[in-house]
Amino acid sequence: MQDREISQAVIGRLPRYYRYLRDLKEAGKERISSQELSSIMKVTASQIRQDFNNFGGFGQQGYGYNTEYLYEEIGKILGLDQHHSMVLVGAGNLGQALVHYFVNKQNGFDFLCAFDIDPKLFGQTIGTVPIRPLEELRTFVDDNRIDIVVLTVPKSEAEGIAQTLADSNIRAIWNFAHVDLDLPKHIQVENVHLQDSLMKLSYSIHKYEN
Amino acid sequence: MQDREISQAVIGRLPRYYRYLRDLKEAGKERISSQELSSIMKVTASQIRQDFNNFGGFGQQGYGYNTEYLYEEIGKILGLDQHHSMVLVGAGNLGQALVHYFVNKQNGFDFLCAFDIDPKLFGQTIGTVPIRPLEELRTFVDDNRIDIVVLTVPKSEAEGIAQTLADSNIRAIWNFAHVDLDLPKHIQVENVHLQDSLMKLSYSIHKYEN
DNA sequence: TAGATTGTTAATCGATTAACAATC
DNA sequence: TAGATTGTTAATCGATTAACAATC
Repeated sequence: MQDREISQAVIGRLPRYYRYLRDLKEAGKERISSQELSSIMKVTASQIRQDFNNFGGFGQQGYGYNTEYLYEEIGKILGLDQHHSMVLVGAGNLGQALVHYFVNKQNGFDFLCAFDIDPKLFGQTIGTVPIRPLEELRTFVDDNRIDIVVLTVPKSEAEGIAQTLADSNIRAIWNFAHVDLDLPKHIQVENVHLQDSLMKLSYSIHKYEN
Repeated sequence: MQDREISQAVIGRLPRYYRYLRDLKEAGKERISSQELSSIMKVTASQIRQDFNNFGGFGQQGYGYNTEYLYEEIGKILGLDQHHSMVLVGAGNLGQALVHYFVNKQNGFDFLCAFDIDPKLFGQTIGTVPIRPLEELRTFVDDNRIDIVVLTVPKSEAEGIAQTLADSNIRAIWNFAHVDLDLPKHIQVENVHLQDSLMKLSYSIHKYEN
């Protein structure tokens, strides 16, 4: 349990740090100062030091930060040293793409099964991941200690599936359906609203026209 | 050209307003107060009024906001009354899923063509959208006045394609590749970093464990 | 030791919330 | 007119940036 809640602004920047640190580490860079990272990432050195200090000191005065150590520590903060078992709900185009995207990546995120309502898909696989009837979702989730449910179903079905899972032991839903899910606080929800993203893009194109 | 820049925080909330207003409109709700919208959307009424007032007054004292009018106006702010021509670059699983997702939706976002480096895909289609060789991308973009390039290629190829397009007349890149693209200011970039999103989810699962 | 650079406090900036006068 | 609710100003809160003492 942390002393104080870390702000979403900080959390949102961690994956980007993680990505740059991996590149630097792989490029053989052993240490880096907040100043140098600042000029590479186009953020202030002050922000970098503040961000890292939310989690305790990772650096050393006069030296900077050890690239590999910092990379590993941020990975731990993000929980990337843990294994996560996932299922897909909604084996349409987007769902199948996500499974392919994360399968065989050895990153600790493993799809165990996919679920759909379409009987034509039952028994088929996405890569090596089998597709089963949606009715079996809840039993499967309970029996296999699933951590994350990836939800790629139409808007109209999303809320019902969320309710089915509301009192299960899953820990999070990665929600691609275009609705705000209402779930108990112990189930985390991370939304990926592609339509919203495209609308923001549209805004940025047209913002000087009004 | 607007008087002052609207903050990203405000822009980021517009698509969500838009979605709720559409639902309210379709449910036959003719008018709504900031107070009522506040309780539905779980944001403060004050924020709602401040947000809308960035763009001028859409409401009326003592009455509230006309649902349909407000919906239309937010749509215009987001540029959703305009037509956007798009191409896909990278016809893998994710790219194909995106085309299917937005095709036949009559929302003003139209895919005209897809491009890939894999010769096996040339001549095939995604729905009705043809796949062509990547070499033809630049010519096609110039000849067809493309607004938005949707980039679903591996990290390693993304930067090269961005450079190819840097001095073209496209207006934006919707970037699904896991890199920060470096492009001239007149080309807007909207990133969808799925890995980052999943990492944030992972953090939220584990945040009480340290 | 001297130079470099963090960790951390203080100052600034911007975004959110509260309050209320204007007005439909 | 009286009640309701916006538009807008003021107050608060939080996040970012600047500054610098601590220390490697």
